[in-house]
Amino acid sequence: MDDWDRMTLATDVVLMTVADGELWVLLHRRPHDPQAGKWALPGVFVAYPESGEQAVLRALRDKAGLAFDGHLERLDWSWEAGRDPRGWVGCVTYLALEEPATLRAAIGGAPGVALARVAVPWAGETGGPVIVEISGRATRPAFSHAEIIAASIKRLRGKLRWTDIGLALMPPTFTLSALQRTYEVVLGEPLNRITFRRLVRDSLGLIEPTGLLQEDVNHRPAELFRRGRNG
Amino acid sequence: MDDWDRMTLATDVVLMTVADGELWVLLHRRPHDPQAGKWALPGVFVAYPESGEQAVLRALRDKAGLAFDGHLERLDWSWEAGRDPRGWVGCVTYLALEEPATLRAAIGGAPGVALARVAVPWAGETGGPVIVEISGRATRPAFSHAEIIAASIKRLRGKLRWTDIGLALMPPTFTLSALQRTYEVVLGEPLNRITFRRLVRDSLGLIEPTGLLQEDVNHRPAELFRRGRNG
DNA sequence: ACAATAGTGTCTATCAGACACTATTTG
DNA sequence: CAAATAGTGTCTGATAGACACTATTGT
Repeated sequence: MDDWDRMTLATDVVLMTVADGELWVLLHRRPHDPQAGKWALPGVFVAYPESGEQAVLRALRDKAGLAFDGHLERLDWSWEAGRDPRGWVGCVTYLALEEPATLRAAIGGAPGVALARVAVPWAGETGGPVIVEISGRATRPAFSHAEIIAASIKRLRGKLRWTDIGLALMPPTFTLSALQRTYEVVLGEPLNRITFRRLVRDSLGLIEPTGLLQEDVNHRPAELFRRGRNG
Repeated sequence: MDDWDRMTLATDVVLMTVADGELWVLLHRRPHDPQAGKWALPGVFVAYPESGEQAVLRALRDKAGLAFDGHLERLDWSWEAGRDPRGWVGCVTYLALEEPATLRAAIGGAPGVALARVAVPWAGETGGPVIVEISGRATRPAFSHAEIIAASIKRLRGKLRWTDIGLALMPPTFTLSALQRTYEVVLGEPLNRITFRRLVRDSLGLIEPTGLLQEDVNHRPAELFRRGRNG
């Protein structure tokens, strides 16, 4: 086997959430070269024999102080000769989703860690560049991380209608209106209220009623739901 | 970089075609250990700085004597500690599609190379095991190659309705009936004739009429089409 | 009573699929 | 003319979306 070339494997994780009608992604400020000082996706090299998922959890812990426990899926991988002068480097990217309250509480005010707002100027699954803002200021993330974030949104939009992936962005209980708002933020377009409710409630087992009602709202309280058997 | 573990990267390619109402996949008989004598997907180790696609073309040339020129896309990637005693090995799989006449002519009667029939006992994109037959005899391919073939069919079925991928299985000119039969073989279910024609002809630019008619058929000859601008 | 949002019954426009028909070739 | 497949006009059933309405809370 020693006569074969060997690759070093790196990971990057796009941890996204939806809050306040916006999409957010977790970035950290790189403390070391290359690209020290720039905002980047958390990532580490994979250390044999750990799995990619384990490497991602390690990255979130080491780079952002986060004990992640939400949705995690492999997004893409690439390797290209000549991109890195240090040799043959491959990169696996992961998409992670978390509910905003948990995420904000977990990162707290940790220095060098931020939730960046992501503006998506394209509709549907067209693809294209995205705008990343930290504290209202447009930022160009390190390496090609902006493209990776864009790819994550494309994947998320593609799976939203056909899978239960959207529930990974919701707190333990939620109203149908809140669920619809989250879907609309991800998709970047308004959805028909009646159709949305029909589809969600007809997907048997996706969500189930808790029997509880919203509280502390100055209008008719909505019914609260939680993830169902198949959600 | 030397303090990081490094991975050897292998490729496997699933080259499929549709002919005689059946799905076929290219296999070769492994001349060396491990698993010498078993039928397997063509594959090689990736030699830096070549790309995965280049490695696949090399595999098809070296293992099957084939100068491949058709549709080629990346299918999946996996690596797992402890699976290979020789160390850290990753494997990228590719899906390749070719029109049957070209493929049969290219491989001719080359020894140790065969087109294996694939029977798919599951409907839609359910997934599950497939049955691989060489010369009418059920065969268990080397390693986990049967699973990789099953994954290819799942991908192919998933993309058939939404992309132009099905055209990669057609000769330069073809009738709408022949195209529909190919779709039906891949999907494993009959399609509505009128709906199929409507969808295909309304996808502007997918296919275009040649103005020619079928010849040497003992019934009304059908119009011949070719891939269009967007096909 | 009014504002605000939740939730629903019913109509309509769209479209995939079914049917029935015509068209064109060989034998 | 019969057989075989190509190709099409029209009806129908399912469903996404629009509209209009009722329901329930706080102020």
